[in-house]
Amino acid sequence: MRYWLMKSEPSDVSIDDLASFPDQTVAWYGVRNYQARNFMRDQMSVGDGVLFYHSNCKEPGIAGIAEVCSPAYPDATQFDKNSKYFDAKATQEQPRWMNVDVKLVKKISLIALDELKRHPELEHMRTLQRGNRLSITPLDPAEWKFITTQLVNT
DNA sequence: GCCAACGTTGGC
DNA sequence: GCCAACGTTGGC
Repeated sequence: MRYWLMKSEPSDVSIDDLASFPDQTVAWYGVRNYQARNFMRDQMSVGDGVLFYHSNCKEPGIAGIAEVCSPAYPDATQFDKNSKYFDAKATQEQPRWMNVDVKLVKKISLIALDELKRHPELEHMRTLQRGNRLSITPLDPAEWKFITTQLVNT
């Protein structure tokens, strides 16, 4: 079992959007970075823990706990000419982009980026490193444990 | 809206 | 296969 931090722009899909979806589940579409794709394709398993992170917004931070609930499969938006994620180089036979489905476990009161930065236990977290832009990053089990047991207030 | 950091593209 | 130019990310 692995642990992940996954960024979503709340103007696109917020934690409340996720809560309102059927089965409180969303396809993690739109990832167009090979490293992030490879995490989903090669390393994620059903049941992995996910921190749902709000990025590029007024209050960046961890907004909820979720879990991986499907294996990776081709991202439908790469084939959709009307989508901003359309990729002309992708074919049904040879898709370029994959995604998993992610299911809400619980919404939490936001753990702000500022607060994450305050804890020495989290100083090595990938997302907090200078210049990091990856939208999906692995978490150490210790980081997951610290956040979910010490920082979460539901 | 700015801009630093980083990934991708494409000419050579 | 190098690397300059360009595009994107995401905090501020």
